[in-house]
Amino acid sequence: MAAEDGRDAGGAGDGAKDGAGDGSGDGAKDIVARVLSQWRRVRPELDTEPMAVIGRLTRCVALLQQAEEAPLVREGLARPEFDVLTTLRREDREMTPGQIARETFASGAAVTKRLRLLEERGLVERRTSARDRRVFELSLTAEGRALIDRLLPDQLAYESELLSGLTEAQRSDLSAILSDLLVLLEGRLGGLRG
Amino acid sequence: MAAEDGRDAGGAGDGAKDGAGDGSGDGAKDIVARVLSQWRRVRPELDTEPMAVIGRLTRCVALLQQAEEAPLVREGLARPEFDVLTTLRREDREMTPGQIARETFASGAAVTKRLRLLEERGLVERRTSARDRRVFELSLTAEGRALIDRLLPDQLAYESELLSGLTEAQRSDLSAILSDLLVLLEGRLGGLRG
DNA sequence: CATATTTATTTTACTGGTGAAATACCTGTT
DNA sequence: AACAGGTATTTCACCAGTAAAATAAATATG
Repeated sequence: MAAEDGRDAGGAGDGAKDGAGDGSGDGAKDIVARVLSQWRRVRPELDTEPMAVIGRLTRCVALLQQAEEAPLVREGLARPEFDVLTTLRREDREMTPGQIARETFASGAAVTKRLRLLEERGLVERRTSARDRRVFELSLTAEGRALIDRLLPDQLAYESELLSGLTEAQRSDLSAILSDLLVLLEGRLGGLRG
Repeated sequence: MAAEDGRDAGGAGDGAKDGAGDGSGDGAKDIVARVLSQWRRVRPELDTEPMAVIGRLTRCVALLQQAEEAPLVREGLARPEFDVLTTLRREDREMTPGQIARETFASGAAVTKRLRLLEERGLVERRTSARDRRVFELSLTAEGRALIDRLLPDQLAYESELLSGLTEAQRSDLSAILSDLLVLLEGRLGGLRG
């Protein structure tokens, strides 16, 4: 856990501990099921369906994010820095701070800070661009690249382990539905910003 | 980029912009699909399945969280404060700061700060408990309760709207799978903390 | 019943994010 | 070529969170 997130609950007001009657899952009750049944009791006329979805989404991600960090922090990296490194690795080209910011959905200021850190640690290099002297071209150092290449398989194995309780079919359904949702949200919200 | 959350990418190192071949969704390509195909190009031997799931989860939540806030901020509330209020509302009883912290998955210190704010705004009241003078009993004021009762339907309608692009079947599948995942994660990770 | 331990909450010092302003540079227009 | 406007990045002041220490009260133990 440690450093970290704190990203809060979800749906339309969540947070809970234990299970009680719901209607969407079917095995053991999850935290959100209890929240839903509480609402059903105090405000029975509300349609809480969005909470069943969004609340669970949010809580899953909150839990995953605590968990996911484990292999990272072992290397003294936080998730946002890791994301910068993996972005550079998979794009496989020099990138500017602005591109990194857009790709990682971070603010410019945040990227500036992360880059300072990563440079100090010798994982990333910056080179002033020849044609546009406002921008910097960033690249992984050999060490940065080696770190990611070493860390990524561990990270993936760890994540795979976290999901291993779902069946293959569940994982692929989940991927597919989330992909649709993501496209919808990108369309609706992506437009509002960049 | 501008305003913003900053909640970062997902899977095992994400962040992207545009679509390219994947294998899990089927309609238009989402951001994560592009990330996956980039990895396939530079590290073809990696099994990126966890990223397909976790990356999408994380990104959906990041987008939803930006979006979700809208009705709240209109009332000058941030999500964490809203969560405190909704928790009190749906539990429908006096609660202590510690209980609120556990329910909302926040640290004690964070709750202390939020309560100070909510008290100042006259939305929450604290009463020193008779039997245990270490604790405070918190309750919504009439105003706090009215605010939540007014806000919650808007919030739910707004969230419902965000999900309206999915079919009823997709939403309920999503709920069900996430419920299973949540139970798994709670078991595995919930144990590590409280 | 005194004292050690545990539990509840707040305080403190600090960190990493944010939006807005500052800085530096490019580009298009006249 | 001068300059208005736009874009890239960093700096700034600030805020909300965190972990750990401080405070205070309950409970358990000898």
